[in-house]
Amino acid sequence: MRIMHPSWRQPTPRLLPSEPAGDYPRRCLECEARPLGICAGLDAPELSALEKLGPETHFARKDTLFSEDDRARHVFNLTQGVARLYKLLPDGRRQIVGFGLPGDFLGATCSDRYGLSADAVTPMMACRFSRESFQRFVDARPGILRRMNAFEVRELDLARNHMLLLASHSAEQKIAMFLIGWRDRLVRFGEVPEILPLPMRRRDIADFLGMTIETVSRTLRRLERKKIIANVPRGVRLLSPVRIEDLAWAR
Amino acid sequence: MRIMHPSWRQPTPRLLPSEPAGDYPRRCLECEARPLGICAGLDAPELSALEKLGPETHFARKDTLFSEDDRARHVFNLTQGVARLYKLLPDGRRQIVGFGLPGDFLGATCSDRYGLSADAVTPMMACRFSRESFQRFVDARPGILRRMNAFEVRELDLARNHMLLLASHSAEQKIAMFLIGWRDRLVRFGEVPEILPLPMRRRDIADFLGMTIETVSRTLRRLERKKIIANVPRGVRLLSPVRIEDLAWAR
DNA sequence: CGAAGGATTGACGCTTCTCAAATAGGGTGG
DNA sequence: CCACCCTATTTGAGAAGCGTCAATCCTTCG
Repeated sequence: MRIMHPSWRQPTPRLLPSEPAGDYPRRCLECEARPLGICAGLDAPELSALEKLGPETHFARKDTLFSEDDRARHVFNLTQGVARLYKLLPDGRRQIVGFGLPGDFLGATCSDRYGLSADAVTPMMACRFSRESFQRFVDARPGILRRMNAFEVRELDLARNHMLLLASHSAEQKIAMFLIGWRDRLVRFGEVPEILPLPMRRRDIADFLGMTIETVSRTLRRLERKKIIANVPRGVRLLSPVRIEDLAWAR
Repeated sequence: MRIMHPSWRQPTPRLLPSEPAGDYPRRCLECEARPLGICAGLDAPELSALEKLGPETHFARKDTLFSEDDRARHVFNLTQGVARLYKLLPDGRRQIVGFGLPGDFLGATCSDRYGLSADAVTPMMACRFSRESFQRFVDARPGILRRMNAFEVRELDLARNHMLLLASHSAEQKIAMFLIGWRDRLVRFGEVPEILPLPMRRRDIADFLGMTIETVSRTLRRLERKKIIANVPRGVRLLSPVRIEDLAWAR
């Protein structure tokens, strides 16, 4: 297991960055997130053009990348850490519509304003580009446009799968689907960890699954009593992946 | 009001097609859905190239456009009628993830298989293109790729707004958000109708909102008793749009 | 006109939300 | 290194809303 743990600092790409706050010149060729992101197909000259487009920026926990309805000035390429994508409702509720991981492209919008808000769940690194200059960069290279298209379609599929989760009627099924889905996303960053890291808080999980923190807590406890999972400080140990998948898909 | 009603057959673009079953040669220049679709930016020569790519096909109520996990051989441009996009769960439940309207582009996928199923809610017309030939057409014209990108981002926003709905805890709020959202989508097809057409069945609404048909029925009834809406055969009359929006957004 | 499917209505039980309190954990400063 | 505070999490008891099952009514189409 490589993802959670002190050894979080070695794996590729990192869920937790090691650099302190500030902007950094980037070396795209060495970027651990590149194979997972929209930059994967670019050649060396294109990468060095991209490097000049904007800095790689450090975000501390809770730092805001952008807010819903703000003018959309930048787009972001997440390289390290975990982001939270959410919408706020007038009644004060917050619906988390997804978590961003290294390789994810954030800030795309079809109007001139952001359609959602994003902030940092963990310390984070992201390449920040001004929207216009990134637009110019892309316009000159249809290849990256195709790749962005594929990314949007994948995001759309993730979003629709999350609808299935939100429409589930049992709390156990929601938690099970969440754990499975989260594990499957993390698999891309290394082998399947025996302990599944959950860097987000209970509040985040609740706002993601459309339930209360109390029910999240009780449900995780119930699964533990059933010996399906074991709760550990910042994650869960999946004792019986088979039974979790049964819960997630069966009625 | 132009959308629902016998006069459904005149408006542009049509929610209900008048042609009988079969394939038709297309005249993109006269297409009522074109301004709303990805073809909007194309010039006359490009349109006539597109016309040669595949026929405009008629679909009867309940006809399948494509099914989840099938090989993705075609993409579709919906020109008339309403489609249902859904995923089936192992337990037999069906989650409707969206409704397709004229101008919508259906069948995009990032793998070689469809990520969801689509069939016709009403009689429908759609341009059907083979995936490869459409791919070639697009590759030669980066403009349409940009437009497709914008469409995907808009779909993503729709999907995320639907997450807000699904995570709502009250049935009244779900129904209210659904009616508002559906009305706002139909506004693009003409002026705001005084009667909001609901061409889909109660079962469809229930599967879209993540509730049971009984609760859908009861909730619509309750809103009627509160004089906020009036139920009519295949739609609802919005008696107090203001109070519906209050329900949709306030707690 | 009749049958079949869709929609409505009713009664009841269960799950989750709500409110409230206790406990654990993380970070700071002495 | 420890004590303290603030926040996150867990746990409990009670209530309300929605799902379930079942019966009736309505619509549509042959």
